[in-house]
Amino acid sequence: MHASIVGQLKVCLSYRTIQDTVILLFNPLSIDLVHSYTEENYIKTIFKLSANGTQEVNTNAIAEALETRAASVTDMLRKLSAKQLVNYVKYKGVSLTQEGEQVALQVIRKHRLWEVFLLEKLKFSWDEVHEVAEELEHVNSPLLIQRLDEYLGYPKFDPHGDPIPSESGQMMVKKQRLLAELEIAEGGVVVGVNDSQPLFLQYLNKVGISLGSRIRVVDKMAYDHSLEIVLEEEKSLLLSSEVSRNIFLSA
Amino acid sequence: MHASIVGQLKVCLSYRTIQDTVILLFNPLSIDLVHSYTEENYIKTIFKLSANGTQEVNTNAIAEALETRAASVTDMLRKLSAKQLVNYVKYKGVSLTQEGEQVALQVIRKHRLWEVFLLEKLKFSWDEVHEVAEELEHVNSPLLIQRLDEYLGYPKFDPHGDPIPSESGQMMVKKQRLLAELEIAEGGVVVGVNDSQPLFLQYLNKVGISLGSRIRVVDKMAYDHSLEIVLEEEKSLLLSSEVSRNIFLSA
DNA sequence: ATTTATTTTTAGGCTAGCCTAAACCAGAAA
DNA sequence: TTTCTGGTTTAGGCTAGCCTAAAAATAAAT
Ligand SMILES: [Mn+2]
Ligand SMILES: [Mn+2]
Ligand SMILES: [Mn+2]
Ligand SMILES: [Mn+2]
Repeated sequence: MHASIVGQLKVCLSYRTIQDTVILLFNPLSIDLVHSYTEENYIKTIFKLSANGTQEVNTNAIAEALETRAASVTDMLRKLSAKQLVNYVKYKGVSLTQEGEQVALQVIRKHRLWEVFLLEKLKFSWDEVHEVAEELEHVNSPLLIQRLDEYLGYPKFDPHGDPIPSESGQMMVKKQRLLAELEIAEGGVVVGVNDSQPLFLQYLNKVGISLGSRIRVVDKMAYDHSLEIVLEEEKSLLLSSEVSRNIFLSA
Repeated sequence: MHASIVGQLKVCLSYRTIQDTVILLFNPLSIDLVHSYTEENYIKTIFKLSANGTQEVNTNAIAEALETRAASVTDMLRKLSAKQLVNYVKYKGVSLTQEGEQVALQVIRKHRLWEVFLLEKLKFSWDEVHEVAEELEHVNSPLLIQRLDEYLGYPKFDPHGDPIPSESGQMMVKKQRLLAELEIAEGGVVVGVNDSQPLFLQYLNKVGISLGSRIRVVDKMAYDHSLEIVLEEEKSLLLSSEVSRNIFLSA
């Protein structure tokens, strides 16, 4: 009952009542007001895997990212395709439509604003925020997000240095370089991480690296691609290749 | 896969590893760590319909409250019964078990804390908070709720005057009287509402009644049970029976 | 004590989202 | 070109949560 009404409203942006006549105003780029928790997670994953919407994404990659099976992904891709949220050609991979991209950006916006809230207001640490934000990002209330943004002072970045998309779905592109790709004697300030998993962030906590840390490359080990660095011009550290491929420095 | 593991862990409160042996510690009053969105809504509804857990609840009452069908309720009651969350005897009604009551109190705690947050921090009005809290209440993170409680300064009441259960599941019982049951010349301070729906709260906004308002009964109309009252000893109002049955005054 | 009305349960069926196993396709290798 | 192989889709089936319609149990009225 409710579901069918929502279904009908999907393509209806607004309506006016003039005397007895209800006039529905449609938009060619129809905007689904609400998507399921699951749909949102698929769309967000496709967005991230396609390097912010530019590349085609494989079924298996989505399955791995969402810890599900390829067959389940195929099911969902057909559903999202029917809803015009993705461009999907069998066997050829998938990409987001304009509309799908906007949905992704809104979910990411919510996720990152909640992360800021958890860190700034509730004193979570940067390795604790992601898991909870993963749930909060699906709460659907435009007013809530608008007020949250205001309350937080319109932050531009989340606790991991990732840019927060605007209400209209614009996201800043950060100029940054992977630590792993610097040459000896080069350096910079840590402006982001490529992995928000607790274990990685806890590792950074342990060795004393956080957003804003100054890092300079002292040596590169040809054997295992590990890096010798100096942190804040005082502490010398040896970072594995794994680690240096997940730290972004200012360009 | 995941589901079955969660299923097994349900009755497991904690575990210890001693050398190669994993010892599981069980509790007779097994505590389900997590329940579905739907299960939580059923349990909360049963709690409220049973006047805080004391009375038996009918299938049809639950169906009406959740805007679903009696057959669906029966399905869920069998499921909740199997999980030991309710005492259910076919055709005889249902009540919460100790465990079910604790689940209800935790959901209500989350709901009301979020309502305080929305009002106090995000400047929502008291008629806007309920709908959003209805979603937020299902986000599952004990740390989140504990920190939120702390951040809000351990509030005791929500924006509608309802008591907030403690972390351990204790809820204050408020001494209060229905405005509809006062006699002429009696009065008191508004300490709660019996209905949190936007339309009712917006009505109260309009006539100027809020928590803390002083009300004195001037006359009672035998015809339709409407009440003539004086608000703050200055403004005279006529309230319908419907309205006076949804306002609580200090006892 | 019967009959009637109401409430509740059962029977059967639907969709969303997931799974495994088998079939299929496309690009690489022979 | 044909064969192999890894990635993808289809086939068929599962559970949660919902539905309608029919049957059964209880409560109310005669
Ligand atoms: Mn998510
Ligand atoms: Mn983040
Ligand atoms: Mn709810
Ligand atoms: Mn409330």
